[in-house]
Amino acid sequence: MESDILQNSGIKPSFHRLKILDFLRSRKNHPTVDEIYSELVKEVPTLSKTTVYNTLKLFQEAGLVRRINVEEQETRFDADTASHGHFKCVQCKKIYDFIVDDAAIVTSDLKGFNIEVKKVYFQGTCPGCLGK
Amino acid sequence: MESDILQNSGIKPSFHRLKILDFLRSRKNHPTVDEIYSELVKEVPTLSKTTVYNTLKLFQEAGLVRRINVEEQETRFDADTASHGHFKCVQCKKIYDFIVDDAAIVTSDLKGFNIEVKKVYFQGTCPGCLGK
DNA sequence: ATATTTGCAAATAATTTGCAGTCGA
DNA sequence: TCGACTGCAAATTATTTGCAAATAT
Repeated sequence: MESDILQNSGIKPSFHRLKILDFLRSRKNHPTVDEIYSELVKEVPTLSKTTVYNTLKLFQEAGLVRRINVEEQETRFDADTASHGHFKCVQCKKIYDFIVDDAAIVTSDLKGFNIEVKKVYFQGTCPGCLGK
Repeated sequence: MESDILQNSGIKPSFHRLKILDFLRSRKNHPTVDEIYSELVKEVPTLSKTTVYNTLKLFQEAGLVRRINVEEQETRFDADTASHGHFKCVQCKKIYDFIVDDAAIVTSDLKGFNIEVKKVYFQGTCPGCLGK
């Protein structure tokens, strides 16, 4: 359950936090802060954008969500913290997840480095838009 | 020569543009807009930050430089447009380049996709900071 | 002279911060 | 009650834009 996830991360499962976590986990589309806020405020009118920011920061520090920046200046969030890449279609703007073979990326250049986070962002055109 | 590079990209080699390109090519440290401006303004007092923005945008569109966003909200620029990854040390903040075997990353998940840009960002601790 | 480049200052956008009010154990 | 959670509004930061002045060919 969502509240257990928060408990286990040492985060008090308040109503707003549960809503935000729930939203992130149910949506696959890597929403922006604005999208999260705009959608949830319909259901939870007392929600403020500050709380969305606060909460996402909290989640992020706890490792519950990851920030995605396929394109600069546009920050999105992903509740799937397993390692995977993100592809953004330049036409339809949709973001696709794809599996990345982590091990294959590592090169001898980074011998002796302690790698904690790996981000793989691709951009291009998706099959749907290529057909046009 | 720098001015030829610009000519070949269809960009008029103005004084400021040459200075900015030169700066990017000589520095290996992937400067931010602010760093570029602050450094160059010492040498070229008439330079404005708007011009740095304009010029970088121009260069970027011409494919002369690439934007780097290892960490969200911090945009840096790289005059090396060959495919490579960027590692940012969370301790000393330094950015290291490393070779990436592009081919190894592609997965079956992206069959039918036209991949135009590949970005690989790692974060962690560099050997120097690990020793402390 | 004519088009391009440049620079200021204002506008915009995303995010952070300070602080006061509110809520729950 | 007390401390954590929330929300408003103001502050901050990065970037873009409009337009006029400077510059180059």
